[in-house]
Amino acid sequence: MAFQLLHTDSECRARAGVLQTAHGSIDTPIFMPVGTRATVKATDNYYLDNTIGAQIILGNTYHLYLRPGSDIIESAGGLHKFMDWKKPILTDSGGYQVYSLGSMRKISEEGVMFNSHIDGSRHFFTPENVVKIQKSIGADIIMAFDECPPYPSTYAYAMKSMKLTHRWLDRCLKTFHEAQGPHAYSQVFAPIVQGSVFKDLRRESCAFVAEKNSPINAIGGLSVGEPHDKMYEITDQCTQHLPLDKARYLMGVGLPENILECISMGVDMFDCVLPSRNARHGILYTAEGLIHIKNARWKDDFSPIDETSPSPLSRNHSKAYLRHLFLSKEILASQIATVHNLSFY
RNA sequence: GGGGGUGCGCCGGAGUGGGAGAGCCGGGCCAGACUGUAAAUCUGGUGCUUCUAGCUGAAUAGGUUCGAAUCCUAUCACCCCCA
Repeated sequence: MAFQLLHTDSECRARAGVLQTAHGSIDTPIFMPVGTRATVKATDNYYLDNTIGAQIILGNTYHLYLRPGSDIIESAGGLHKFMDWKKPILTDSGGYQVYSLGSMRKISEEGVMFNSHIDGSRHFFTPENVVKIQKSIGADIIMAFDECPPYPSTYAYAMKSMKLTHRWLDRCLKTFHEAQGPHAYSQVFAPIVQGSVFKDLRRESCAFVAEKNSPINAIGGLSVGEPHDKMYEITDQCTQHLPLDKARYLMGVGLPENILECISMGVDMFDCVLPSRNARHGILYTAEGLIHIKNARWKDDFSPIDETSPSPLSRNHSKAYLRHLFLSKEILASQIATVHNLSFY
């Protein structure tokens, strides 16, 4: 598996590249729809593949480990077979859940003790078992187990947290190289830069992460409530200190404008729950801005789909088509949301 | 045919038996929020108006009273029991 940088823009730092994985190649910059529990909500694999044209999707270690359980997924032949998705899959490590389920866990040097949000049962995640779970699930891209500090965090806490993430990173890598997974194909490991909104910490973390020589370096700990300016500032700083010949993955971002802005800073990969979550609630991101498809004004003057429109994408752009979708099935909103996100590129 | 009961706002429920309510709890609806998904979740609104306030309002029409969602009469609708 490798990342190949094909072109860098002459006006800004935007890049185009290709990422090779065992389940196919990915053109970057790429937006990766999030399928936490082995499904991208509000759509299905057919539309995900054919209409949206997703080249890779995400799964989540935390959720899949709890339900249905990583052993079940492994016995089904891996996540690809379990969910019948033949293209690449990236699994998040559960590090973000350590942050988002803050009230239900305890962090120690060894790992994270947490209570299941489903039944309250106790579980323990360590860098070692999180990597093993991701190996057994069969992810093409395995994320490091990190701690995502909240915003705002004090400098002292951000530094302590970053150092812990670094120590965990070394443990993750050791397990990644030594542990034998059930899958024959190659899997790649991606480390995560932390350091909250502190530039010197981010610089230190970038250097630490870059040393690992992974094809993908991730930027974590952003889009957790900090102002956009801060997010841009830190993203910019990270892309300046991460290797040029490796892919940069900005985790959890985001809004269409965030994505465009960060592409111009040299980010190659994005994921975000926003398009699929919002689509479920009838909110679409389009080239013309946000549309609340459930609003009365969209329901009122329905006109049928324009079959004569030459391209699927321009058909998708027509308001009539959106209204048609609303009337046929609100669920379909998600495809449009993601299609429109992709059309920004 | 006889007897009993119940009727309020888009819907359902609780509550109220002369000093009150444009109230309560659900739902629906309307609007907003959501950034590595504890998210079919969360927040606000939901009679009218000239909106820091005022007006109309408790099935319908009357009556009693200083005052009625509440008491009385008639009508209408629905439910239960008897025949």
